[in-house]
Amino acid sequence: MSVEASREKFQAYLSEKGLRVTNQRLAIFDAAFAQKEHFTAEELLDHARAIDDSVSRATIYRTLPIMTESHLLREVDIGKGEKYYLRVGDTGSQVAQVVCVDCDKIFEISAPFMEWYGSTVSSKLGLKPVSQRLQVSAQCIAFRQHGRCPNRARK
Amino acid sequence: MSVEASREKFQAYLSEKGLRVTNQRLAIFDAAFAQKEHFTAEELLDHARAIDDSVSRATIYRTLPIMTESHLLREVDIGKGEKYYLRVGDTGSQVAQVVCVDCDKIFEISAPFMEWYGSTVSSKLGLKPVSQRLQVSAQCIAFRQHGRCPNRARK
DNA sequence: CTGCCTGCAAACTCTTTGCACGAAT
DNA sequence: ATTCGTGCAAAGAGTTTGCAGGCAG
Repeated sequence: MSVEASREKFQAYLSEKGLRVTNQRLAIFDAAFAQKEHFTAEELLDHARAIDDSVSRATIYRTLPIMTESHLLREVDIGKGEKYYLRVGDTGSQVAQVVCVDCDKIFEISAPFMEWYGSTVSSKLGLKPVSQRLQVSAQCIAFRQHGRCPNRARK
Repeated sequence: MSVEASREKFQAYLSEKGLRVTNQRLAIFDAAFAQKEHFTAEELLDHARAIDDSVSRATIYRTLPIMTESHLLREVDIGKGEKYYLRVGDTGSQVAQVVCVDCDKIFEISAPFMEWYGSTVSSKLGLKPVSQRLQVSAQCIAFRQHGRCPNRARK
């Protein structure tokens, strides 16, 4: 889905839910969809402010759940304190993450079997699966060669 | 592995690392291994204090990483703010979690294929896998029937 | 106009840390 | 005797929330 189509979907979602289309929400959308890598709430705040400097941290935190619920963003929690977000692209919803143990860089890969696995395993327990996540911690090439990652500065 | 054997392993691990075997650490061990379900740091504090009332929150938080590193406990982060812990039993280390969306109850299941998957996927990216986690969110039976779980009180 | 949205700052939750005392080796 | 471990309380990080004013519908 193109950015334009997603933007329309966002506005439609807001309207459907009786939520208002504000400049701040649109600025946050634009900032989020300009990112090609995963980003944090704080990083999103910086980028959104570059578009509309009236955007506050509170509005970022209030808007992220809306964008997640409407499946425009995917929330990724790698257990490192803060959450990461990424626009839902053409990869679909069945993705696994490979996370570098040193720099926390997140690689996403399609993992279509996850859904099958969720169903299989849940039904054994008599539960109905809702979603699943698979994360692999790994050492990236640079880390193995030099003992640290180039983009470790992120931490 | 029996509780007694694990207790010895814990003491051996402490000695090897030049760490001291204190009453507090043993009380925390005993409290942790008396639990049959997943527990939080706060719950562990309560149980450990029932054994040795001098145990403090700080010591709980300092001891949990030691027990995790020594593979006596498994740390489970389901992205709900606090972390859960459970003694590593006979299930082995390749386990997936099924988490109820309502009460956050955690079911563990053996998932031997996870390791294979981690290797496959990581090597495609040129990374060396370290560990993997697979979590499935699901609705438990009670939730589907009554709209809420009996043990929801946990939250 | 009405009521949702907003920014601000304070509050919150979970976890970590500095310090001086206390206990294990 | 050393030196590490401990409890206490304060600090820290990320996120949430109450409030009074502002803007969308």
